[in-house]
Amino acid sequence: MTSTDSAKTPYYLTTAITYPNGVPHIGHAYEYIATDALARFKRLDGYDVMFLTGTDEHGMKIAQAAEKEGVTPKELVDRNAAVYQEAHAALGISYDRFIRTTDADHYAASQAIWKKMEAAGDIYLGKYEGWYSVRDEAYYGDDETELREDGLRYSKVTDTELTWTEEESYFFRLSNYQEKLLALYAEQPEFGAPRTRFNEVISFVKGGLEDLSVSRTTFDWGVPVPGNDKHVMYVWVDALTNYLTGVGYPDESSEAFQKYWPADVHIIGKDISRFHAVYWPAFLMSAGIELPKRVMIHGFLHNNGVKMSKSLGNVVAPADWVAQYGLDQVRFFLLREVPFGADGSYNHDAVVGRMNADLANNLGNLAQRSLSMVAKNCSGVVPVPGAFTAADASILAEAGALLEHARAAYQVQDFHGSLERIWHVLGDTNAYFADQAPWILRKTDLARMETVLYVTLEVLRIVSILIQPVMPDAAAKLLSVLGQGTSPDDAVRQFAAISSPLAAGTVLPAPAPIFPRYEEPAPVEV
RNA sequence: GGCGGCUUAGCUCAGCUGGUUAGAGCGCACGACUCAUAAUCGUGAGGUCCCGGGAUCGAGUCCCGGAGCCGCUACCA
Repeated sequence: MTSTDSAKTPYYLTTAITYPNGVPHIGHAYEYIATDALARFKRLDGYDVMFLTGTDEHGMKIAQAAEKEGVTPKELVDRNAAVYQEAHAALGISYDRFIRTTDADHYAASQAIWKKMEAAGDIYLGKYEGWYSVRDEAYYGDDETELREDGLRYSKVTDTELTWTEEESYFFRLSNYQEKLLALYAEQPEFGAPRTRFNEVISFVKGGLEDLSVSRTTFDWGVPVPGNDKHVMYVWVDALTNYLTGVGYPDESSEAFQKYWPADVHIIGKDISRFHAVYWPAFLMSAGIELPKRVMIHGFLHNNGVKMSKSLGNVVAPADWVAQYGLDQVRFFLLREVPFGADGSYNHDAVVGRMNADLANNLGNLAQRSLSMVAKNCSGVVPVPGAFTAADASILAEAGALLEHARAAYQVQDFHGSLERIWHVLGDTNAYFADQAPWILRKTDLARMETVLYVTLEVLRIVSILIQPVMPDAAAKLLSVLGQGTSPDDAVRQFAAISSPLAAGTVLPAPAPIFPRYEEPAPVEV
């Protein structure tokens, strides 16, 4: 992990940057945690990982909110960015940089890519026209407006009167990129995922592309357009460019840029797939910059099947969940319960079910029952195994195959699939343990008992190493009670160590339960 | 309106190029065991595979039609 980084394969991944105009909810946590698990997985697998996350701080809404509060936009975003940084910390997100689009280097990067696109002939000055609400200071698309009986047009969203307005704006020649984008999608079918979402993107592009308005003059809280200070860049040029800023752009010869760009994967929500899978590659093509390898689109989490919304009051704050269930439990639940890419649903019973059935029972109890037998019957030392029987070899083979399966799963961000397979093996191991009945062998065949316990511990060792990305703290505790190092950086905890079997004679500390069952709090008397 | 997806056990879902008694997890019932976090193991109950046609020796798995749910997109002059 020190000076050998140059020999490692780089891996660059990002979350979307969050617009910090509210408080973090479980949906934000979901994206951060998934991306974090992938980052940790790659580090453990020997990659030189760059993990970028952050906040998208420009735009009219921020400017308006600041004005309403009587603070400067910068003061507002300083405060709100801190809230998101705290959320990252509370969720154990192991990012390498938390980028803010108000960072100085981001202005330089945004203006640099703008100039590249301009030099390519893809930026021109035109007029942006549309239905504008003076009160909202916003344009609305045709589908967001309605003509009423008084002959005036209103916003269906905010119920304000609209006027047809023309404003000077710079445009990006997105219309020139339809064929190039379709060629990209055809040549690189893994560029967007999951397939159903990617197909929607492709279908959108096939429907024809119009040039994109990329500047505004109605507010000034943004990155100034080079050479025309009346304009600030409009949201997406600025926001998307964060992925370049994070690795040193515009200095394309910098070590970071050379090493990490193009990004291996952008993890995003389904609401912004178009911006990442259409506009972003078009911008990069225009600027002559390599394209990211993949855009992974995740779904939304619903509260008991109902969309989260402030008005319904069913928004879950990540901190509340962490306080109630524990961080590792929340991380595990989110990644195990819903296939990444699909929408998912959560409720208290579902979380408790995972906590108790998967964590406390299948994994925690397996560790506890085997480790306490070792403590009581093997002097607390990993026993020497005898020759393996077919049953031993079978379960060891299952565990031994988990790493390759996990690699394939994480390659396509199938966290759910990896965890499912791991727990399937744990299920088989519980059956193996019951079938071998070491508590009977204790009285009849000590050597055989030792072999069974060794095999069980070996499965637990492999599983513990593999679940580190999802549950860093709990996995660390498990590895400690298995005598496997003391720090996340220890060689025995890396994926490379999976193929080196548990060493007999390893002294084990006294076992202690690691995954507590969730017990409902006693009802409060009123 | 156009395009696409989904509809399989109480719940959440697997079922690739069609082939003997349709699967998993959870839940439920019964039994076993006692090493272990009232954990674990075994057995079982439970399904018109949305509906209706069709081609096939044979379809949950293909074709046509329909219903419901969902997504993307267009239009609403």
